Amino acid sequence: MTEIPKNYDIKPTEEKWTEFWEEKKVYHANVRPDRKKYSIVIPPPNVTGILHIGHILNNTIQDLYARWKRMQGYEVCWVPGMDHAGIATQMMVEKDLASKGIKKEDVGREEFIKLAWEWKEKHGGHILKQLRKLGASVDWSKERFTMDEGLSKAVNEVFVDLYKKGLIYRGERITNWDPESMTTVSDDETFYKEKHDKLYYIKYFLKDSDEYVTIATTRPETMFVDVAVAVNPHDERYAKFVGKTVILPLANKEIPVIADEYVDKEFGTGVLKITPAHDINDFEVGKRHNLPVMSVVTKDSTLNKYGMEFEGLNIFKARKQVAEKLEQLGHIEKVEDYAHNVMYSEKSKAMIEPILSEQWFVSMKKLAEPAIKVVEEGRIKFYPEMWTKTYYHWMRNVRDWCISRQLWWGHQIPVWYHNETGEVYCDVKPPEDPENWTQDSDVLDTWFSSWLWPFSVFGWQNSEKDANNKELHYFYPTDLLVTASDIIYLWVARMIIAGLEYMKDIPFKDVYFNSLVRDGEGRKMSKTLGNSPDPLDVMDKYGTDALRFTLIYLAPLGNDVLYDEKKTEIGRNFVTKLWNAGRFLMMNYQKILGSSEYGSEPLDNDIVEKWIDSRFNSTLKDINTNLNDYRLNDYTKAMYSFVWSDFCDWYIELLKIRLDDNKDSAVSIIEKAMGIYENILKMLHPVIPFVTEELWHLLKDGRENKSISVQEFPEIAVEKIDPIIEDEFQNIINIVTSIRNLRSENNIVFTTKCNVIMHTDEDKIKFLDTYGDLISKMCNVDLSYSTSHDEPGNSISNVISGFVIYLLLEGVVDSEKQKEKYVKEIEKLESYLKGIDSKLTNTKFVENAPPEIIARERDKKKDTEDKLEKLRSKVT
RNA sequence: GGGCGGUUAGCUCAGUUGGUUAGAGCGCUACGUUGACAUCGUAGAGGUCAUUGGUUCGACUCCAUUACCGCCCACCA
Repeated sequence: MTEIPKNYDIKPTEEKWTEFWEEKKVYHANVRPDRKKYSIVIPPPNVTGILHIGHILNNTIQDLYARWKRMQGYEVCWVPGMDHAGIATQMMVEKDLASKGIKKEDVGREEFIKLAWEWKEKHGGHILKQLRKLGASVDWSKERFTMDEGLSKAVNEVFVDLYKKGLIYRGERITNWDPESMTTVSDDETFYKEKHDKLYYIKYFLKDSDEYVTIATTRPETMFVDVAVAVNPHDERYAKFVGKTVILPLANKEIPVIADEYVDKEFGTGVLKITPAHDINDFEVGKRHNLPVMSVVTKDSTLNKYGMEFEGLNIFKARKQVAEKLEQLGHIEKVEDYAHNVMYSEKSKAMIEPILSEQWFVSMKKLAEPAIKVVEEGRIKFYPEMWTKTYYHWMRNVRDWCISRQLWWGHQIPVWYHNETGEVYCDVKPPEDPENWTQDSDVLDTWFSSWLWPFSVFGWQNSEKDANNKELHYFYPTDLLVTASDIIYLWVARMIIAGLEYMKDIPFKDVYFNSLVRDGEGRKMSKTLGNSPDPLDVMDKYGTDALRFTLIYLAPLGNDVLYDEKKTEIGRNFVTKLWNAGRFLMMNYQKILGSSEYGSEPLDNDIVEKWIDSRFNSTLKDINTNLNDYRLNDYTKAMYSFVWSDFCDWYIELLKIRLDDNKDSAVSIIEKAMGIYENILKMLHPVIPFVTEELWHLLKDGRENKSISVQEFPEIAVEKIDPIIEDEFQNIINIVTSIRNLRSENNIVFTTKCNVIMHTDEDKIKFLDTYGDLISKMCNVDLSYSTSHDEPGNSISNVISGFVIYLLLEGVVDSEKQKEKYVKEIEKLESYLKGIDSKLTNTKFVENAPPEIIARERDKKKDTEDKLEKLRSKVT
């Protein structure tokens, strides 16, 4: 039989099992109609991504459930994969090219996409290799990529279908134009920074009148294409002007005065110029009032012909000159310094110019309705539940989704325009005479492929073939989605919509929003801050299990996790403890089997075994509840405290004594212990797979080709949960602790044997008859007891419920110090008793409180009075 | 500005339908290598549960208020 080595050699062990699991295809999932399935799709990480602590937490949670369910006999399918990450990938390739002094336009679109694929093959997907190291029990044969042929087909099918249903349309929209790199950029590629500008107060005169309104603007150069002046409908100052017309200075154009809620009465003058082409909010206002849209700023940030004499000028020059001209004409009321937030491009650091462009949109309102309903009805559950509020808030105010991106890397929009007629053609198949058509140059938002992920990964095709797709129908809908709450809009909501629209069923049953991992100071982990420890380093240093355990232990449902590397010690120490407990059991097991002095007589009616059975089963009950409720940290905490406190501190410590005292039953005792230990390994396997697999193999010969991950999860024996036994055992614990406390207070080391006398009542004598021996061995004392109340001389004592414990001392006892201790204790108990009495004498309490609460108070009162009486006798 | 959370021991956090002498880990103090574990053991110190009010026989727990902190969304002419 193998021995358990002194130290757990982490790295080679983890590598060994990673390889074993893959080689033996332990985690391959098949369609097995005879079994219940459990499926999870991974939130596809960016192909450009590298593993950070957040991923570790996210994937550990998924793995935990995959392993737990697998051990419960489910056919578990966990699908891995990656996202093509349009912007991020394109930027990587552009960067590569830039380092050689090449622009993407130089190589052309087709070649660029080829380079992107090459980049993906060469550098992409590190993150999945890293997930292997984490022990993620995914089915690698099912790995998917959002730009795979099948998934791309799904994207096209959905686009065309929505287009034909009229749910995809083309429209104008303000986009962020980066005049430096001459592209539009998404909101995520921008940042806001404070900029100091001038705020110009400009008079707009009413038509045929000396009356005027003053508008405040930072951008007078755009005023040529103002289409209205707006005031708040509740603003009495301007009510009389609404519906009238003002003359736009310089352009000399008539524009209406309109009323719109958007206008803030308090800001500036309370009058706003509406320039739909150059401001997103103005655009919305313009749409509400059916106002025309005209642009004056071009893509290279100069004014066009609407700028009249200022045509061709850069916006900053134009701003200055327009202001001067207005001043000359007497239109400027005043100019103020003004600091405001301005949007910049992450990429080029240039100021963003909002410009109008043609984009593709998904009309969301109608699609959102059923998606709201499935959450309202509880068919999809969110954990923690509070995120439903965020979900409803967004879904009930859902805006149309702009899905076109001005990029090359991604799914190119399946729309072609006729070169002569401009006719629009949209289909999954390109037009038959391609030379006459030009395909839309935009690609789709990356999320347009991700929202199909829960069914596209199983080969969904939007065709009759789906009816025969057994895998799709077996594994869909999935059971659990684990993701971060910040993509509840971007991803979760949209998957629900797509699932309902295309599978006619929800995409997942439970959604778990994992905690955000922050650093020790509560800051978000980020590359730029450099505060994110590399998980691979941590895994090397402490072990993968240690990191997994620690993160789950620290991550309560719904709160952020403050993590720093040092905290990984929690997990590492726990793994070490588990290892050593196993080692101790094995050493004894081998000793017992190898010697004839031990027998295998069954041991019956043993309180220690009854107690550990009770604790074991109640722990098992708790962790099942915790896991069902997604209270993962409670699961690890329950295991931690059971293993460390109950199993190691008490059960194993007692085992040492019991094996000596019951040599005839030693085999039965040690086998019982090993059985519980083996169950502990199974219960911990979902969170710490490597060390439990290793120990499980070391525990018994003949397991070479098996894995603990497909063993049965322990079943609860509820009838073994016994509160009376636990109470009785607690008495032993209390007595032992109290004796240790007396030793400790008087600096008597454990190796010094001493004498203890206990006094108790008639009814507790039997208890001491039974356990006195055990207690004395645990405390290294000679124990005697009686029902006497005479205080032995030269002793110190503790009073606990039902017992007075005297520790006899050799030398002189410091009676003053003793008294002090008792007086303090008496004071504490008296105030406690006062609290109880005030309740019990309160007639309202006695009338209203439930009887069991009153009974409990009376018990506490009696117990406290009893203790007090004994203590008082010592100080008088 | 809108929405959603949080505030419990020096630190990080539990405390699940209101009834415990409010718990854990780390840190701290004292002692200790007794047959697995110093990545350990034993014992101990440490909290008016952010504020103010309310509901209740009873509030860390429910309601309201204030203060501070955080997240998401929108970004103001």
